[in-house]
Amino acid sequence: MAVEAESLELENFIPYRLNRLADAVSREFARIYKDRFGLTRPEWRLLATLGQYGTMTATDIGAHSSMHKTKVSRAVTALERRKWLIRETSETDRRIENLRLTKSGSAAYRELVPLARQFETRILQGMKDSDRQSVLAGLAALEKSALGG
Amino acid sequence: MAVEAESLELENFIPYRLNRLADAVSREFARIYKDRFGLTRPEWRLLATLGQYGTMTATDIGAHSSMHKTKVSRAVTALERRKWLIRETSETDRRIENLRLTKSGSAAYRELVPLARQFETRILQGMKDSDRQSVLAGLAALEKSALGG
DNA sequence: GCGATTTTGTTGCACTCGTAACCATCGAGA
DNA sequence: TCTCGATGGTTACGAGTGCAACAAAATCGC
Repeated sequence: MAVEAESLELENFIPYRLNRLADAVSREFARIYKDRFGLTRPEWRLLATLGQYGTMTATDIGAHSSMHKTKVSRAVTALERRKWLIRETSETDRRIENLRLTKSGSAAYRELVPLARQFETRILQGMKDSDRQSVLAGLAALEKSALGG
Repeated sequence: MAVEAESLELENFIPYRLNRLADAVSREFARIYKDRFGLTRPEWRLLATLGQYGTMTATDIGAHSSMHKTKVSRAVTALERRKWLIRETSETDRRIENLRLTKSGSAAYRELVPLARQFETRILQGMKDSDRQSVLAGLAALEKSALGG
């Protein structure tokens, strides 16, 4: 039997709790964009980023959505194959590709946004107001501490 | 440019924020057990669970630490190969294997626990008291809402 | 008892991921 | 103009993952 003083309560350990939560929430949310459109998570993120910001380069998207550049690259290829986005090589710097959603891509995005909002609402509803505030304040504090926020 | 009313602010979207946080925190924490012992995440979780609870079966560990049974199975194989745990087939039910740490396994666990505590402290320190409380209350509220908590 | 079902744990397979190496292009400086 | 380092993006490869199928053992129902 473990000696209490020397053991670690995993269920109270913040990295573990964060992981478990993110895993469960992601998995459930993924059902929405996966069932409806067969998107992967990186593809959803790419769609969401382009839907929000309009035109961006792959590097910018990676920095902004916390995805490794290979993930972005593969997601771009996938959405391009679907004809949901187009690349336009920059006139002034031919290394750069400006990405933006096509009509079909925008349509999919507009269809997903309310589902995403609804999903988030479902998580937050049923909480006390004070808990909702704790969630937001807690996430912000963790981001400030763990990311460069 | 995206129309505000129809777009989703990814950086305020809870599933995204959770994922990004968990990813960053995990990645950083993984450096500790990876650099020191070459453990993978499932292996660390297995070690931590056995260290905390003493003896368990693979199924119990999976349920308790939120790992798929194949993850557990592979982690068990890996730690067994290191001679950090032993399996003892139950006398009364020969499907079941009771797992427990060996002396070397326990030693590694005892070496990792303070590093884990220290890591968590580093995340929380520098926060205002109220923020620390928000983190704990927020995690608890999310767990209750998103897991079966 | 005895066949059907359930439970415990493992393995084959296809897919995803990050690292590192790579190609193409750009900008700075000699 | 000609390198050389930096930058944008892609790809080969090894490691990790979940699903589904599986074997072995236990339990249920008759």
